[in-house]
Parts: sequence; structure tokens; C-alpha cells
Amino acid sequence: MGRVSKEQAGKNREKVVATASELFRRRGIAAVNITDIMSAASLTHGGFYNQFGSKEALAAEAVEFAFDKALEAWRANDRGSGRERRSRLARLYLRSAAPDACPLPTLGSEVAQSAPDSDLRKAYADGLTQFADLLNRDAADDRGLALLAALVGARVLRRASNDTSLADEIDAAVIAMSERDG
Amino acid sequence: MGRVSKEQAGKNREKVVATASELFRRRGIAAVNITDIMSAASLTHGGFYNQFGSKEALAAEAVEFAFDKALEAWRANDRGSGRERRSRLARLYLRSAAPDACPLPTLGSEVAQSAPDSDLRKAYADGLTQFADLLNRDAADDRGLALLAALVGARVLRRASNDTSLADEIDAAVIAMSERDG
DNA sequence: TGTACATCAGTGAACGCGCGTTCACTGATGTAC
DNA sequence: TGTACATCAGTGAACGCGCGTTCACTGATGTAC
Repeated sequence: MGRVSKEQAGKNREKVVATASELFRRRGIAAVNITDIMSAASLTHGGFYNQFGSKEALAAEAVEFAFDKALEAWRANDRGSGRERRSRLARLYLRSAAPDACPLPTLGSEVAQSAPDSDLRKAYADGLTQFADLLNRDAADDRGLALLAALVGARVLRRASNDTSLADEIDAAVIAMSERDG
Repeated sequence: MGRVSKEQAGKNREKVVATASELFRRRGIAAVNITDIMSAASLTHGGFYNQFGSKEALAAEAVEFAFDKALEAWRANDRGSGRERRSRLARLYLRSAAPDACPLPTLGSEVAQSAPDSDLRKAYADGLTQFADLLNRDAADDRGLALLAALVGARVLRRASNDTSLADEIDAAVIAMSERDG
């Protein structure tokens, strides 16, 4: 194919990050290989190391990207205050599908396995802080933090079980909590 | 070493399951290899397939074992009712360390990647149902389910972030919720 | 109860596959004159 | 503005390592007589 314009190369790079971000959120980091990512971005795997230092470096970027998208969706729906605000955000969170989904539940355990000072871990911790701040912003106590934990847990449990009806019950219970507990 | 008595072989098998159960809860399934498990149980890796069909088969058994241990700890502390009962169980849950810890947060995403009809998934789903039933037992509504989600989320987030103080805050918020929300 | 043989738990080396990473190569882009 | 050369994004084959799994072997246990 030969060399490609700088502009095109930049676009390709962005596409790889966005693609990886979605694949990682859907299937986890370890379960997705470089070839998967590159071919989903319409490239071949060999060129990967022209753009990224390693798979983990890409993972860190992809996680940052994922948080940006997820937080963006939250900010776009950030109206009102207190209980009403939290329950709107909770509903949004539990409904959002892969491309907009939050990486907190999906990638938690893989991040837990990465080195304590890795960029991946930093990206995750940073995203967590932003979510926590946003959700807890207008609470006198820590209701927002408890809700965040419940949201993350609800998604973890839904993904792992194939019992959709129990997962639906859990979601409903978390939303009910957000409406009650204000 | 030569053949070993049936009784000893049985003990060895149990030890492998118990060891694997702890290692998996601590580090996840993929991050622990057969050699790790067998040598932690004072055996060599070659004998593994005398006792187990595959790593995943062991994982399913180890997860069952883990749920048994975790549920046992809960049942031993199951007193009172309503809000008070739930908050006691919540405290216990958030404090328990690896050998007694619940597999729900740690193994969620690896289970999510396993085949829909795998024994691993069944073991996980079964454990989830038991936890849900137990915690939600005496609630008129689904408060127990919301709390379970929050407990799982709190542990996922603690493991993934190295920000201990935020994790502590989240735990406190979940406990506060369990005390308030009764 | 003792003896000969079969079984099979455990050992350690080896196999094979998947995957992250490297490398020689291509040819269009970017640059120097 | 055109031409010659250098650069480097992308390609596809190959490398090397880790790990699940297999296998030939050992020798104590279990069993048949």
C-alpha cells in the first residue's frame, strides 16, 4: 500500500483507539488481540507498532477515550439536582450500550492485574474519580458514591450471568434505590 | 514418587481446588497458570489432568467452592432482620479477605467471557442467586438486591484503583446506605 | 497370610497453539534543490 | 515548478515466549489368587 498522508495516518490512529475502546469494553482487554483490533479498523496488524508502543499503551489510551465518551453522555444528561438528578443518571448508566458504556465494570478486574503504576491503572483511577465527583457533586453525604458502587455492581452482575430477569430485577432495585434514597 | 493412596489422592485433589479457589479470587483465572496452582498445592503440574478435565473445569469447581465458603461466612453472621441484618452482612462482606472473599466481584468479567453454557458460568450464576436470595430474604421490596449490587461494585472499584482513601469512602457510603435504607 | 501382577497418582519433559512483537520490504508522501 | 531523493505508514511473514495439554515413565498402592 505504501506510505499514507500524515492526515490519513492520524485518522487511522484515532480509529484504532476508538475501535479498541469499543472492543475492550465489550470483551475485555485480554480477550481481544492486536489483529482483531487492527482488522476491525481496516488495517493489518503489522503497522500497530508504528503508532503504539505496546498493547497496554493502547489499552490506556482506549480506556481514557472510553471514559471521555461515557462522561460526555452523562454530562449531556446532567440536569436538576439531588435524588432526581441521580436517578436520571442511574437510568442512563444502566441503559447505555457498548460504545457509550462505562469502562468501570468491564475492565475493573483487568486493571486490578496491571502494574500499580501503569498508565492503564492511572487512566482507570482518573475516570473513577471523575465519575465519583460528578455523581456525588450535590450530595451533603456520600449517597452518590453508594449509587456509583451499585451501578457498577449491577453491570458486572448482568454481564456475568445469563439470567436476564435477575439482572433486570437488580437494575430496577438500583433505580428504585436512587429514587428513594435522596 | 510413585502411586499414592486413594485417600491421599483425594486430599490432594481437594487441596488443589481450595488453593485454586484462593488464587483465582486473588488474581483472576487467566492470570494464574496450572503450574502456579499445582506448586502452591505442593504438586507438579503434570498430574493435573489425572484429576481435572481442563483448567476451566477446575475453575468451575473452584468457584463453587469459593461461593460455599463465602456464603458460609454470611450464614454464620445471619442474625436479626431488615436494615440491621443487611448492614451487618454488608460490613462483613466488605471486610472479608481473599480466602473468604466472594467471587462475584473478582471473577465477573472472566465469567462474562466464558461460553454461555459453561460450568463456570453456571457455578457463578448459581452463587449469585444464592447471594441474592439470602440478602433479599426479608425485604418487602428489592433493597437487598440494590445492596448486593453496591457491595459488588465497591469491591470491584477497590481492587482496580490504588486510591485506598476513595475506596474507603465508597465502602463507608455503602454501609451508610445499608443503615439508612431499611 | 503371603506373593505376583495390575493399576494409576504423580513426575518432568515435550508439544503445539495463540499472541505480542519484530523485521525486511513496498511505494506513496513529503522535502530539498 | 519540476525532479530526485529520503522518509515512513502500512504489509505480511516470522520469531519467541507462555501456557494449556499430552505423554512415556516410575514405583507405591491395591487386588487376585
